[in-house]
Amino acid sequence: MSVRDASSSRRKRSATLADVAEVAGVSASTASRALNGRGELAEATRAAVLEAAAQLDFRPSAVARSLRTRTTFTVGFVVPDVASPFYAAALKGAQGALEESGYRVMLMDSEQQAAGEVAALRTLLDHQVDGLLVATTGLSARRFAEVTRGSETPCVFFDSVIARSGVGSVALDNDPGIRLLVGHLVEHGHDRIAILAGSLAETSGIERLRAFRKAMRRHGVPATGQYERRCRWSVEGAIPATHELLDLPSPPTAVVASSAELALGCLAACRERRLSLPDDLALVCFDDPYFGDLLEPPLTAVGYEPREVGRAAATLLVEAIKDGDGPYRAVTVPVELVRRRSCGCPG
Amino acid sequence: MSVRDASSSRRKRSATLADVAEVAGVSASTASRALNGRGELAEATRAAVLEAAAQLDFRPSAVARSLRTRTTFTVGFVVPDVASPFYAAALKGAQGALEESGYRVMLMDSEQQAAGEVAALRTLLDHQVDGLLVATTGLSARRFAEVTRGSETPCVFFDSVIARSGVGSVALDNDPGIRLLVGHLVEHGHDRIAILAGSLAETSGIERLRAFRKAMRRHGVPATGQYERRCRWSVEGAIPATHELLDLPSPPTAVVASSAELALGCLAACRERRLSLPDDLALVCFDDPYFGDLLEPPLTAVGYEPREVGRAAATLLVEAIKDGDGPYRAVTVPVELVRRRSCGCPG
DNA sequence: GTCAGCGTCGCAATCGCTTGCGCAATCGAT
DNA sequence: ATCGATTGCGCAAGCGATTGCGACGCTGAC
Repeated sequence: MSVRDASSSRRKRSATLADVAEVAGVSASTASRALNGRGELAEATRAAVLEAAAQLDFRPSAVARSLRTRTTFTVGFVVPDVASPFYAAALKGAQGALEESGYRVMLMDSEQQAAGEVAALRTLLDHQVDGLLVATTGLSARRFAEVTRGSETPCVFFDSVIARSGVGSVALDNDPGIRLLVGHLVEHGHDRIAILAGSLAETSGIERLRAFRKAMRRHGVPATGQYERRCRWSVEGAIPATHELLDLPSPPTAVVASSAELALGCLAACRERRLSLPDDLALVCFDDPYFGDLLEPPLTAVGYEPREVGRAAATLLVEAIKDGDGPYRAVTVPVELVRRRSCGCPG
Repeated sequence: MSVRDASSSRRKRSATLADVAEVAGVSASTASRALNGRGELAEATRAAVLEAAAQLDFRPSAVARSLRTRTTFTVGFVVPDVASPFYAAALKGAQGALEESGYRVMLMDSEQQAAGEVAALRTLLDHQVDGLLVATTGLSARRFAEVTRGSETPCVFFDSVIARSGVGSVALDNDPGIRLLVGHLVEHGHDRIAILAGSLAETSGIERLRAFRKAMRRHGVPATGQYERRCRWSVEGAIPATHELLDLPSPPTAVVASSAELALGCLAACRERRLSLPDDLALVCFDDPYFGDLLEPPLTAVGYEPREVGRAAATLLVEAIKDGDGPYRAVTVPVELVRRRSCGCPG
C-alpha cells in the first residue's frame, strides 16, 4: 500500500525452479527434468542444473507440484482422540511406515464425535490427501460414502472399521481376546462377570461386547445384561459405571474392561471403596498398557502391539495408493494373554 | 495409453470453481468473490453462486488456493516421539487451539535425533507451512537457522527450546518444580538424593539437572555427581541407570526422576530387586502421569497440564502468524506438587 | 547433397484459484 | 440532458511446478 512497504518488499524469496533454470542457462522444463531424472538429458546439462540447484539451495514447492501432479504425498489420519495411548502409538507406527514411502501425515482429531469426523474427512479431502487412515467413531457406511462421494481417495480403517468401506482394514482380534479373558476368569471360578464395554459407537466396542456375550454363553453363564455397562472411553467414564456395578444387589466378582483406560477407571473406583483386588474383585482388560505391571495389583490383560496396527494400516494404504484398486483386504492383528495378579493369579 | 483407457477416462472429477461460475452464469472471479465474501457483489449474484456451489457440492481446492495465496493454513508439529504421553497430550492441546483458528497440523516425529528433526523441518518448509511448533532434540541455534534460512516461517518452541530462536517459546517451570521435589525429599530427611536426568540434548533435561544441583546446594547437600545419571527418555532407558545407582557403595535413599517415564523405569528396576518403596527408596518425579495414583506406591510428582503447553504454544504461534513480528515471547506453565506415597508421605 | 533418425531441449498449456485493474451501467445532482 | 461517482463484474495475469509435442542440430546412409 504505502511507499514504505514497497521499498521493503524486496524480501528474500526462496529460489524457484525458474531461477535454477536461469542460472543453469536452460529452460524451466529442462531444469525440471534434470531434477526429477525424467526424460533424456545430456549429462552436462543435468550436472549444470544440479549445481545451480545446490548453489541456490533450491527446494521445490510441494504445493505447486501437488497442484500440477494432483498428488500430495500426504495422507490423512483421523482418530477419536490422539492423546489416547493406543491412538498415539498407532500414529507412531503409521508415521514410521508412511515416512519410509515418502508420505507425510496430516492429523485430525474427531473428538469422539461423528460431526467432528465428518469435518475432518472434508478438510482432508479438500487438501487432496492421497489416502486416509481412519479409526471411525460410529459413522454409518452411508454417511461415510456421502462425505467421500466423488473422491476416489483410498481409505483404510483401523481399530474401528466401517463394514466393507474403503480399500481395507486392520482390526484387533477382538473375539479371541475377550474369549481369553473370560475363559481365564471362569478358570478362576468366577461366574458373576461384568463388562465395562466402552462406547458402542466404535466397532471395537460392539465386537468386544458381542464377544463377551458369546463367551459367557459358551461357558454356560447366562448373560442377563445386568452386568453390562456402556460408558465413554476414558478413565472418568468408567468410574461411575463401576460404582453402578458394585452397587448391584448381587455385584459381580470379576470385571473385564474393554480397554486399559476403562480398567484404570475401575481400579480408581475400587480405590475409592477401599476394595482390595483381586480378592474383592478380579479385573482384566483388553489392551496391555506399558505400565501394566507397575499398577497395584499388576494388571492381567490381552496385549498386542498398537504400533503394529498403525504400521499395518499404513502399509495397506500405500499399497492401495500405488497399485490402484485391488481386492478389499482385511488384516487382523493377534492378541496374547498376559497374566499378572489382578485376575487372581499368584504374583 | 490404450484405447480402452481413453474411453474410461471420463471419471467423475469434482467440481471446480469454473464449473460453479458457469452454472451460476458468472465469471470465475465473481464466483470466487462470492464464495469468500470479498468485494462488493449484488445480493442476487452472490445467492446464485452460493446455490450453484451447493448444487455441485463444490469444495475449493486447498492446494490451488495455497499456491495462489502463499499460505496453507497448516502448521508443522515436530516432536521427538509422538507416542510419548506428554507429546501426545501436547499435540492434542495444540490441535484444539489450531483448529479453532482454522489451522491444520502436519505431524513429524524426529525420533529423538537431530538428523530426523532437520529432515522434518525441511519437509515442512517445503510444504510451506504457515508456522512451526517444535520440541527440539538438541539442534543448535546455528543449525536451526541454517535449515530455516530464507523462510520467515514463524516458529515457537515448546518443552525443549532453542535459546531465543523463533518467535516465542513455552516451557515448564523446571527450576521451581525440581526445587519442590528435592525440598520435599529433604523434609523427609533424605540427603543421599539421586537424579535420573534423561538426555541432555533437550533443554528440559539440562534445566532439570541444573535445577537439581542448585537445589541440592541450597539445602547444603553436596552434589558430587555420583548420584547423577543420564539416560534415554524412556522406561527402558531408566532401568539400567537405576541399577547403577543402586549398586553404588553408598546408594541413594531417594531419587528424583526428570520425567514420568523415567520414574516408571526406576519403579520397574526396584521391582526386579524386590525393593519396597518408599521404605527402601523414595521416588518422586517431574510429570504427573494420569495413572499416578494407581501405581504402587502412588507416585509423588510435580504435575502440570501437558495439554496446556500445547495449547499455549499454538496460541502464541497463531498470534505470530497473524500479527507478524512482535517481541519474542516466552511463557512458562506452572507446576504443582502432588504428594502421594512414593516420597514417604502417608497414604 | 539429401534426408531419415536420433538425441536434446524449449514452447506453451495446464493444474484451480485469487486479485489488481478497468470497463459498463446505474444513480443523483446540477 | 450531462457529468462525476458509485457499484458490480469480467479480463487476464499470475502462484511454481510438470509434460506433450515439436523444433533444432547433428550424424550417417544412400
